[in-house]
Amino acid sequence: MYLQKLFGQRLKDDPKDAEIVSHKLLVRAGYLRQNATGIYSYLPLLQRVLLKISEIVREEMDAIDGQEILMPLAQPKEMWEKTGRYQTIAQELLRFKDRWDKEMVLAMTHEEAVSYLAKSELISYRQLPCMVYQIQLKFRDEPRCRGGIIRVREFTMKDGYSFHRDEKCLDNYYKKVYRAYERIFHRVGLKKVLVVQADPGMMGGRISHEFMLDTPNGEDTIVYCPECDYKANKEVATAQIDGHPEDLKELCKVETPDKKTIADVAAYLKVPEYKTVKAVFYADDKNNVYLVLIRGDRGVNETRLRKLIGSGFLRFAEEDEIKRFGAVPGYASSRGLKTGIKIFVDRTVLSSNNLVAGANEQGYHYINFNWQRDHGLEELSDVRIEDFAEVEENDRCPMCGEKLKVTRGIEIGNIFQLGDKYTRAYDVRVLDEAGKTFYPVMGCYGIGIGRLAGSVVEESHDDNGIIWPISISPFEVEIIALNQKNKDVLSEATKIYNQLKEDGFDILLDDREESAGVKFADADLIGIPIQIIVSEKLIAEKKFEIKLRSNNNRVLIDSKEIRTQVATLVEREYLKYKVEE
RNA sequence: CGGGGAGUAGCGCAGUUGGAAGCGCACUUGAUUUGGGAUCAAGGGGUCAGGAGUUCAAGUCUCCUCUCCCCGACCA
Repeated sequence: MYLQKLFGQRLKDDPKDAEIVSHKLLVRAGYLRQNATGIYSYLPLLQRVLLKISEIVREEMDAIDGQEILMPLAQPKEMWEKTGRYQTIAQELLRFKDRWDKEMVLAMTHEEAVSYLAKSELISYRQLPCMVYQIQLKFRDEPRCRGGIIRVREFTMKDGYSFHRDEKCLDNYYKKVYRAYERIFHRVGLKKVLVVQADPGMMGGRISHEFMLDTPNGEDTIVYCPECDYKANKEVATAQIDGHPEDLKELCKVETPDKKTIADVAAYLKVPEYKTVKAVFYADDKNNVYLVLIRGDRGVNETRLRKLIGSGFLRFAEEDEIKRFGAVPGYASSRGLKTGIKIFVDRTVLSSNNLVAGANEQGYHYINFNWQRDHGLEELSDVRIEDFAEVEENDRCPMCGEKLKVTRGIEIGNIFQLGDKYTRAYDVRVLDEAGKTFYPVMGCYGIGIGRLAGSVVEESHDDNGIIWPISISPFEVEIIALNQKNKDVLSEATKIYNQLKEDGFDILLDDREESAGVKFADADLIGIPIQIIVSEKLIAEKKFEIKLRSNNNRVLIDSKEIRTQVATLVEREYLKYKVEE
């Protein structure tokens, strides 16, 4: 490719709507353009990167017996009604009508479509286990996009789906995919990848892991233990949270006029927030009301709470729902409530003593509230003691008790064990040896291709621009021909360009009549790992200069040696991203 | 959906009290330059987001609408 003709301009200024470095660099270097919120065009440079990533993913999926297929993006709503997700997924699922007024959706994932296929294609246990995958568009109508290519609405995803005789077989295959993912992320050049326990969310199922790039720009919060293997998305993380035990004092009602928030009450009574109890009222999709008690300095992990309650949906309760049980908003606790409300108490409330809690009376709180003694409930049948406090740094690891750390991550891949949720919904029945039917269990496995490209840039760049790992670089080598006015320079550059193309390399030739500085700057910005410089001076000495983008090392190479030297260098670069067998 | 900000040339921006739409970069042509974002000269490029209104006169004032960004809610 000749740079003169490359479709896509480079820009000198950062785009004003870009915040994170990968977004800025991809736009400035001519890889990415925006069409609408979260909707982008990929210019030739980025498309080449995405194709190379896709090819690596394809190789690794094929290596674990995946079979590539392609399923539709536009689907009839009936497909989604079968699994109930037409209703349970709110607005992320884009709905529209076709010309016959038929209701359709743009698929945001393909469990429905693959189950529909499985119903017609899977008949016998002899066909199992099997895995099909695709590299295809998804549309998710995100409430808020961010980070350029990191969080978008329309994106290319590799999604794979496996079918198994039983959970054990699924679990074995799950581990295989896990290892395939590690290989993929190594091959595309990502270094700081953490695998964390995750919430299956709307996908359903029990077990799931997320592959995270560890970066301050990440939008997920990861809790991990430096001493053992514990790593979890904050949404599902648990911890041993230190209490503040002391000798019990006498329960006492005190006046707290107009002090409704934890911060106000704590300040007014001159106690730290961890000496208070927070009461939060939630309601589920069936309008059951829940009182949730937690220590005042802690947040409720709603993902965990949802799971404990067993409802995919949770909202804050309305004021009249709260009052129905005799609670006074702003001054609420369990004491003095009518029966019928379900109560969840976080263990932090039990491990501390002499707390400030609401008195269910306008303008009053208790001091020296101790749950075991003072909960005030006649019967505890509707009370559950659980762990659902949001984990914070320095809480203790649930596995080993050491202090936990917190970091941020970009989710670049995920794997789920789905059980038989979808095969049952689609009535996918398979015959076993005895001729009896069973529902296969499923796994599903995703990797965001574009997000992966963005993540690599996020991790691999410097002040001058992108530094691509050669395994996914749009070109392997860029030839920079300085001073176009000298005919020898361009002809020499073109000659070596043709030779290296013949040798099978992806080459970009900067054939523009620009000054040296412009060319060097653009080359660094675009980020191709190996640069070959051709100039008048070098031609006179019968030399080329090779510069490595990753470390700025420069060497002079004899003209006759250039082909073998480039071959060696390219091979050496690839070695960095090779997976040990 | 709530809060905040923005929309003027391809990109980044200025535009005062309402009085002839500008600057830098990029682009085209010519000349001089050519190892780290050159210089000079001459050019091309505008639905000032859109609509309605006020006014002799609107990029500028009023109202409405749209779009984009950030924080939050939400989310695989």
